[in-house]
Amino acid sequence: MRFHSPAIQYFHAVRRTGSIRAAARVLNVASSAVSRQILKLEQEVGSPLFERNARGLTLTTVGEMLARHVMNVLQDLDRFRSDVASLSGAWSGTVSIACIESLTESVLPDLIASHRGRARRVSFTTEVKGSSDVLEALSRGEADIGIAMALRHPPDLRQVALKRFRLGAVVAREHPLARRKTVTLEQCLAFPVINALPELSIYHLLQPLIAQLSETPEPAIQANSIDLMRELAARGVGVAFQTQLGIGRLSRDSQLVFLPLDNAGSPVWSDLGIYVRAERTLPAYTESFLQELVRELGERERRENAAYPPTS
Amino acid sequence: MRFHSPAIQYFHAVRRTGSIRAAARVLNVASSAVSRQILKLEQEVGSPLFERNARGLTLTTVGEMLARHVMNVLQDLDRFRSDVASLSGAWSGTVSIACIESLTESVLPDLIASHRGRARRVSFTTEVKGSSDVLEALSRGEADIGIAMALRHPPDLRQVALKRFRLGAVVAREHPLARRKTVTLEQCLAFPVINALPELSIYHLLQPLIAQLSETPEPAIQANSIDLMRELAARGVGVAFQTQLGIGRLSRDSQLVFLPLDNAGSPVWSDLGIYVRAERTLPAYTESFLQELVRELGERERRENAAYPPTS
DNA sequence: ACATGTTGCTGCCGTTTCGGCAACGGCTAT
DNA sequence: ATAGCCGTTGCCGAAACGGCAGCAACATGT
Repeated sequence: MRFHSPAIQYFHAVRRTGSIRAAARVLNVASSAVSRQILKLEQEVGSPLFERNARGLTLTTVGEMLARHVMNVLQDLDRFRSDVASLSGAWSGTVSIACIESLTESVLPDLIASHRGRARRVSFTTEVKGSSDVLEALSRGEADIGIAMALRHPPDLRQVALKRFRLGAVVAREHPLARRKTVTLEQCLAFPVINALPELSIYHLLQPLIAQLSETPEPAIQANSIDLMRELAARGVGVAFQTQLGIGRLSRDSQLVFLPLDNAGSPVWSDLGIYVRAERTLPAYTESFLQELVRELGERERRENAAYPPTS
Repeated sequence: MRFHSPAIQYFHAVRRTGSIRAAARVLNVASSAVSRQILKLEQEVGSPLFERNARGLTLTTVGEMLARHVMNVLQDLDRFRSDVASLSGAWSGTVSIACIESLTESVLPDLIASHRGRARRVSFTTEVKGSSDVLEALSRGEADIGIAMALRHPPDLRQVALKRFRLGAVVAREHPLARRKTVTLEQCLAFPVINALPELSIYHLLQPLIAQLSETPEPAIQANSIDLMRELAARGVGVAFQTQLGIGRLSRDSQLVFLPLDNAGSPVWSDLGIYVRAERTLPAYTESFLQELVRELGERERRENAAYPPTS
């Protein structure tokens, strides 16, 4: 099913690989063929699409515009294909997800497993990144669905849903704080804490609050892995901070305790956004998974709110 | 600038004309070329795209899916072109509008004239239709912007704005009703009225209200042209019904009077919707005009509300 | 400074695709 | 029955495409 001129596909490959010869390798064609198609495109557009650096190609402004068009075309082609396929009964395709680490512990694996149980022919690609990288990958068309902290998102993305979860302290069961219902930041800072590095968005949530306190915090551990921080906390090394999403199962059958943070009487919210490219209709199988994702996160938000009512 | 496979464009032309030979004439190519491209497409998709009736071709279900994809591609190509053009300063392109008749008297001509004064290279195509035909033309990609009565719109359209205007009676200055501030439907029906035919949406607005009244209305004139109805009213033939949008200028310097309808103490609203295709980013020049259109209609809605406050 | 590897680009040439012409069978309306 | 329009199909020249080998320009490593 190849109704689009090869120039489109070649351009797309060159943009992704950043090199004509590399694109040619991916496409299984001679590099000369790719080079010529790009030159032809540039002639028809009337303006160069790439800047030729000594080491590969970079998009020009016009090139970026064309890249957007090509992405729209190819993604809509995917959707068309899936529409035709679903007409003859069988769903098949790949859902590509970019998300932050908090989802990997239970939300995403649960959802994917349950979805695959019902739709065997749908496969998944997931990539864990930082929040801004998630949005960037989405913009570049490298993923279909993005889950990230709700920062300001670029205009070519659409925020499908926004769910807020309470940020909390995570400590081992034997920790002195573990008996409490909620904790304040000050109480936590009296103990060794496991801090997020600036590449994690938790850092940007907590840093302003910590800065307000005049205390000098205990000597702390810093890390950039939610997983690592959680495991450290479980071993009693200190107090970690994250949303309950990241410790769904572990908090039940093991030694972790989640304590919602209380900042001057009000909770500390961590806003999670679900994003897709704005100029695009998703294939049916992707749309279906997306809706399950939104439903599931909404459910967790609701459950959590019931467990830790904000007005406590 | 033709980077898409000819099959795409041929398919598009065949869909619009409903015939391979007619498409070939439009495209200035031999009909055999068109036929072959369609056959090739069908082979690649793996399923027929058209039903060959004795008199031309009709889309199959798969064909309609491909049609949607092709429309998305071609329209996004337009947008890309306009983006590139606007980069070198000069806007140029064609804004295609489908709207109902009420707009033709002053709103649309005013807007187009003023817009052309600022952007000479932008040309316009406008087609006047009934409300449901407007939405249909929009769905089929035959127009960029649609203005129609706000009915239920199909999911592939997006309602950009919704403005409500008061339905009113339009009478000649010498008409007995002309001295009033507002009128009720009953008062109007005491005189000869000029009714809309069912093809106009005004009919569907008024008919339920008229049916509630037990009176037998005066022998009436029926017409399907807003313009004709207005001119008839100006000649004192009877009472016409429409929104004030249709008589903007005429009510000022001529013999027409607009009287907001009062139905059991509350106004009768006529909802005007502005629509675009949902899966699409508009070219810059179209987007610009669209925003002016929304602003202008909002302005008229505001002005009218000030002139005839709903609570009177 | 030199060799080496990589980059994009360009003649040359065989292959594939495309489009125009003419003709065919099927169908409708007169 | 006849004329007209429909979509399709051989045939053939023209245009586009892709592969191969070689080019100059540049970066890197010794």
